[in-house]
Amino acid sequence: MAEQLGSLARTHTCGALRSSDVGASVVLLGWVHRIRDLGALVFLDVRDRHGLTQVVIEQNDPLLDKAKRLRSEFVVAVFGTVERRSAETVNTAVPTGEVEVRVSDLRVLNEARTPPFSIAEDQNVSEETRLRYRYLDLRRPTLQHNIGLRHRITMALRRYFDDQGFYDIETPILTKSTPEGARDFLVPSRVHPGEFYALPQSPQIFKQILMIAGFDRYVQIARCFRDEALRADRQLEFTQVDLEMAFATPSLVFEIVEGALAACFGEIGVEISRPFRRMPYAEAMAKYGSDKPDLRFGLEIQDFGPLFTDSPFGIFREAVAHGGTVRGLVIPGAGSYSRRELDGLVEQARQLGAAGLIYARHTADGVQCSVKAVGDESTRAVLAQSGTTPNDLLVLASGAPDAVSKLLGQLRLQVAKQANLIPEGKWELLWVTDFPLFDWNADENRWDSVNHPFTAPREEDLARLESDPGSVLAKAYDVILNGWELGGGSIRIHDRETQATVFRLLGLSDEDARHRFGFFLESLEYGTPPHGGLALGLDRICALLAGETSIREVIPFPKTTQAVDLMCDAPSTVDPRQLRELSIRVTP
RNA sequence: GGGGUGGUAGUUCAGCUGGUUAGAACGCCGGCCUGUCACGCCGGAGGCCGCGGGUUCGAGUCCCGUCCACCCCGCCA
Repeated sequence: MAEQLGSLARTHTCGALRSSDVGASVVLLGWVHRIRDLGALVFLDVRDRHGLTQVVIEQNDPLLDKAKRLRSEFVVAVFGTVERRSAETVNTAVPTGEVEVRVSDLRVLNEARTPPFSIAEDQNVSEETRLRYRYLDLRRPTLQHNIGLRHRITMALRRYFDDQGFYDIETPILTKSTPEGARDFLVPSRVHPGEFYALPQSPQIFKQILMIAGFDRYVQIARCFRDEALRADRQLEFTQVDLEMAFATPSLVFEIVEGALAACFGEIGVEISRPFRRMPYAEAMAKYGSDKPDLRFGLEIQDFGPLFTDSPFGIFREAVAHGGTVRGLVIPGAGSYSRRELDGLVEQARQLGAAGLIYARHTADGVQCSVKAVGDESTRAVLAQSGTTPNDLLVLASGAPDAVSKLLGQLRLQVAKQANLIPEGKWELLWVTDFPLFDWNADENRWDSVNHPFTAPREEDLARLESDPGSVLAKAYDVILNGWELGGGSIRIHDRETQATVFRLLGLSDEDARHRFGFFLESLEYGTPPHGGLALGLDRICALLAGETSIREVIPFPKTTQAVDLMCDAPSTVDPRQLRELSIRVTP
């Protein structure tokens, strides 16, 4: 039977008591972490989020029987006196280990069922069970730490942006659907049958309008919603640190964002060097086969096209002759791979979509290439140019430059992981810049925005906007940490004319544009300052700084890869009356 | 939508080429124990082997389907 808390207040948290508190009368409130019942003597560890304190109940104490009936995770109030532990019984593993509390009263504020997994023991539990009992998982040290870190990072960001003169401004959660980009989450309107709000994929248009409205510097820790497949680094709803500045240049955005990230790193005691490295998109794609290269390790992709213009090996020769190329990377330490390991590597490349993977290496009596037709001379040349030592293995693939690099880029990541080539505790930050503005969409016979339709072209490329859109680069930039995209942004189009041209290239008629963004286009005509900004993925920042590989570990209540909340069982069916009220009928 | 890994006690796992009564550790329950701190010792309970079908004299094990969790591709302006 639970006893009452009444007006009882704790005097100390369970992590607070030190030898300087010896003699004090204290009240501790917390959970029973562990009980050590020695028969005539019971030790009780009482826990809260601040720590653990040992409580002693000795023989002859009328509370002994009560203490023996305690179980894990009961909620208790402990009254007692702080005593110094004898030298032999000090526990150096916990900060409160020099003292213990001799009990004078003990109240059970609540009992607890035996939890499905232990809070006190640091054991692996399947994610399914953890998510089902998230309130228990959250009690465990890892999530207690991660959620605490997330709080500190959030607060550091708020302090930083306040110091930099940013206003924190909220934007609507119920807003207008814009068919570009990710799938929208729709919210039916009861008042307007058949009409829907959309949840924001990002506050993009609102923050631009805030610049037009004269708010200079805006920041928001904004929840965003995208109805797309989930991944370790993607949830249906996620949090952006969304910012925008009037009169912004790319270098101003870089400076502000680098400062913000430095503030985040400060919370884990790491000083990062600034300015960050910068790399054009084209170089990232060519050397790493990715627009978010992981620079913690080498294994850069190299181009060997010119070596194979006259190759006796038809596949390479033809590739180079038809606008393709031959690229490869050196895998350190793989020179001694067995036939089985080599076959495994080739199979791995096939799984990634490669037509084939060719390898070459030095041998005791010369050189070896998996395709004889390449010839010893070419093999020697390519091994020499690539810097392959007798220890290493060179792998090669041919095809369209971007496709080859993308393939090798994925192989690069897999190989690095398998061969343990990724150093721990390294932080490689960089800016990827100069993205193309458009992508050709062959299916729809039009251009697509690489970023979003409000991204400004580089000034030097403006003249080619209509004549050669594919060659136009954007004032867009992503910030990358250890191969994760932490954020992205751009300088925006601020004149009506350029915006209209871009919409036209995207295949949007004036009427379409007016229907979707009419209010926004109109706002551009009322004195829009040049502006730009960026959004950082807060979940990703927290995950990386917490040393986690999934953002679920820094989100209190995440969803599974099937988009289900296992704790509250959402989504779920609703009462038919609710649907009727919304004029919605569900078809089977 | 596609590919991969996994699903056996409350939890984490083992269970070989199909063959007695499906095991271990931790947890849980009971007992003993005055300085433990992952307390120790003794004893005990606990299983729809994810679910459905099939092959077989016999299925945790093989086959097909399906559900769930995780990873990747597609998707994520």
